[in-house]
Amino acid sequence: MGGLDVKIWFSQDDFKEYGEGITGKEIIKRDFPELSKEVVGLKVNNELIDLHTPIKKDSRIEFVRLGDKGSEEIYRHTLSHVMAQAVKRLFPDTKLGIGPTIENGFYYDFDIPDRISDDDLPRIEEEMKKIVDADLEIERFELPRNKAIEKLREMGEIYKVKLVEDINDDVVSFYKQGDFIDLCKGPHMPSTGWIKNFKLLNVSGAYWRGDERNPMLQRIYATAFVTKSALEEYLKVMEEARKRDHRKLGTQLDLYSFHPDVAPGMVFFHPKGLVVKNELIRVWRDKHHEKGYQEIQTPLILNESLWRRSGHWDHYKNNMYFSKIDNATYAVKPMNCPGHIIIYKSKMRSYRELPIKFSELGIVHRYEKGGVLHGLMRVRGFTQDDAHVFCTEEQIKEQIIEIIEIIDYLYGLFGFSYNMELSTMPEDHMGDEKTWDKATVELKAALNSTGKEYVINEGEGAFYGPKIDFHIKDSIGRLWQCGTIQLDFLMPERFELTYIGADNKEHRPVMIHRALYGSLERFMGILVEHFGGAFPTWLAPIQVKILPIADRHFEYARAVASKLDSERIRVEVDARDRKTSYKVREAQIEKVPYMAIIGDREVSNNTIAIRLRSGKDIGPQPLDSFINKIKEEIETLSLTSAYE
RNA sequence: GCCAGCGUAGCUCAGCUGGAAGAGCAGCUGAUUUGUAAUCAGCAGGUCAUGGGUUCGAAUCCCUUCGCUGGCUCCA
Repeated sequence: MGGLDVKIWFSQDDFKEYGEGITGKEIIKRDFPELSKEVVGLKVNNELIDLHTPIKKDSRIEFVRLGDKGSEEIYRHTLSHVMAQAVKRLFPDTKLGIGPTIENGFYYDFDIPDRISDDDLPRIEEEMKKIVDADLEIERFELPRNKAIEKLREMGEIYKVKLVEDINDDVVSFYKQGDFIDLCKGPHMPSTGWIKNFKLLNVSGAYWRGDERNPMLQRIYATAFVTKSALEEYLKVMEEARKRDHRKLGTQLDLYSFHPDVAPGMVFFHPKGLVVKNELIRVWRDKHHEKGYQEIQTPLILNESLWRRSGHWDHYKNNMYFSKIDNATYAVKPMNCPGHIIIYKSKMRSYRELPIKFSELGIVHRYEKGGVLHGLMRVRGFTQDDAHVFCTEEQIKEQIIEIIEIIDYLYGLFGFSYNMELSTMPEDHMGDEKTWDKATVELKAALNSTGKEYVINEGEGAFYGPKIDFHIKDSIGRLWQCGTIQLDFLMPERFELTYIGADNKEHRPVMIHRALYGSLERFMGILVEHFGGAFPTWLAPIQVKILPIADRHFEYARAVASKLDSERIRVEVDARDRKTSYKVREAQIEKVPYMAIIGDREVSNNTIAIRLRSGKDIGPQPLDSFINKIKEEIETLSLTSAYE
């Protein structure tokens, strides 16, 4: 340790002096031995470090106890080392890749000569437990860059060598526990005995540095939490997500199906699934009508020249489907914008018409790599709730604000909260930076005026303009990207769009591309999982299921059904020869909001006995009063039952 | 596309180290007339994803193709 003293401040007026390079571990050992079982790290001048890292200058420190903010990071990081150590014990020829912490856990990439599978995970977990039980002391040491490279070469850690070569610092740090040594910047726990709450999840392939030209390593994913209850809670949510899987529920509820042999990445909507989709469209149309949108329809297949002019040919060709007809090349549309532009250009436009808002439920096709297709969430053909607003530059801000209002309304219908992200100019882009800056400034102004928080993603915009993305949060806390608003100064330029201004001169309009659900298919998948298949009544494919007890009740049941049907309530009669309890069970599994049981009592009193899918028995209700209640529930797009 | 796992009846799955393709649910037929999460009986249903190979013999072992599932830069 150096001779110079450093002052360590524990609070405003409480400090102690130590030798330079003192570590948290030493401070605790010397002056706070009672904390040695609790503290796992330090916040030094607000930066998280572990107890192994030397402190070289006067600092203000706070102790980070297990369970405090930041401790999870340390916990998981050390576990990734423990996993690496276990894997190296079981597969000695393993070379290490990287092992970062991630949301809810961590992973480590290995180059293992043997192929491992999920079946190997229990063995690895066992080995990890041994390392934890041994409570190995963790040590940190530093080496000059060239020495570090030399050492890693000797160890045969070729990937680590590459990592160090890319690091600019003169000195790099290593961590050691038992006979395991790894290049690492930390932070790490004091020893391996602390980290008991983890579970290995799965094995997968992952390219070195995510580049498909690099060798593929084997990645092991794991989850870990500081407390046992948090780990169990997380595993429960994962289990819940599995149960709600929209692919499973889609088959069970007879909503849609997939037939990859005839149409990979495409959806077949069954009658009940289409009811849901059409309801989504209905509320969407109503809102757009209210906001002055005009719905249009443009062709699915358009000539190559259009796509060249729009820039898709240069920037989006790899995702497009093509077809040759009469010696000309046509492309299946991956986006609707060029079609909308054609309609805009079909006649002269005046400033008095602006903003022009064209909406279209356009069916678009985008080629996606086979491996990424996933139920309704990632498909090759889908319905986009697209719209393009053609307006003047002065109108941009108010138009963006209006779109955010519509989004707020639509997402609210399903009980989603959401957050917003602004993405700026990507590397592959059209147009000059000045135009991009102007567009970005406009979007920021609109976002700021909503008073809501948003995040900025540098370089994530579309090739023709910056954008705002909307992420919704579902009922089990997962985030989904849905809506998007994209500002575009370039397409109007390319297509030489004009309007005649009050000065009788030609001007260039601005285009705003926007989708709110994003993809109707995907949004529906999200809804299925969000509601676990139990749609609110207005969305439910069948809203009332009538369950007559015996044959003699069929006539009355059918009369009730036809009455409900005439009130535009979606109703089904279960006239099968089964016991009532059986019919109730089936309706329950189908998650029909209302069951109407009909027996002798109901027939003679002109009532129906209502049971909710929650299991609640409401008992006999006069038919008219039921109709009034449910109609109101449907018309107000209520998320909850009128009887609960 | 790449890595790993998987593909048996409409659905969920069993089928061991190779030796006659099974169950439950759903469907159909009949009995039963049922009061809030599964009435009983019978019948029917399969080129074991595909093509090839090993073998006296393959759902099972090996290879090909197709498909599905989980992943494929939250950087030491």
